[in-house]
Amino acid sequence: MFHALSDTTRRDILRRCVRDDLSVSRLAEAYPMSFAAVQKHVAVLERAGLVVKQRRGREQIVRTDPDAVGRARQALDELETAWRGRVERMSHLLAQDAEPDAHDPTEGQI
Amino acid sequence: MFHALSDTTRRDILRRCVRDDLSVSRLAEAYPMSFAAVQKHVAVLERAGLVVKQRRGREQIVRTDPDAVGRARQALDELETAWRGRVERMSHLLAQDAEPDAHDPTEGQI
DNA sequence: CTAATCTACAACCAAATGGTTGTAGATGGG
DNA sequence: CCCATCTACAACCATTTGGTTGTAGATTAG
Repeated sequence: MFHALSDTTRRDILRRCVRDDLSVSRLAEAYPMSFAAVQKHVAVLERAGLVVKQRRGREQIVRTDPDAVGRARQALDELETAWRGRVERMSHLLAQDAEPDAHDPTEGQI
Repeated sequence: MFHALSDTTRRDILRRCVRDDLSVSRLAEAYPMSFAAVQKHVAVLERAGLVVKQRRGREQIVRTDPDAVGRARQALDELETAWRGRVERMSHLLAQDAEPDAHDPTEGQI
């Protein structure tokens, strides 16, 4: 999934499809590359579950899956939270070390 | 930056460094690949600003940058929010269409 | 000082990636 | 029915990527 997000064109496709539902050929018009290339990008996004294709006549409409984007976001959210939590714990430990009744043998070490 | 996150090993390195500050060689012990390979992964994370290296004696300590992770998270957060907002607007439009005094010529179309 | 450790970086290689063109299968319009 | 449009997919190519080994520079331990 992060792999799918790692390409500029694919992130842009995602952004466009958030605004409007677009067919693959409509999307392809927006980029300086072949239709087949855009189609491959959409396929990558689809395999990652970030996007869903839905037939409408002879067109294939591309829609972003908000839940999938949400899951990716949440993964990073947890990373960030874990880090903040760690800083919190470290501050706590430092506070403990500073307690007046501490009889830590390493106390004298600057 | 998403590119840096697109590799499993790099995401794992990030997770490990969130828990502890680790030297490059310590990190390398954890993976079935050469030291140089891990070093390259760290370099990629560093170029993406996700991680910072800090000299300690002859070791190089790797620390995650929580702000960078936060920025990536926020980018996805905005994507998700944009999508939810769009659904909101669509619901609103549908509600307007359903208003009793509507004199829409397409009203009779099933 | 010498040896051991940790790091940096270059050169190289196989595989994946992003792009191309070409061909063929559905679908709708006239 | 026939044609134009939209899509899918295969084959191919250049570049990037993730990995290797080897060499060399710092820094600490003895």
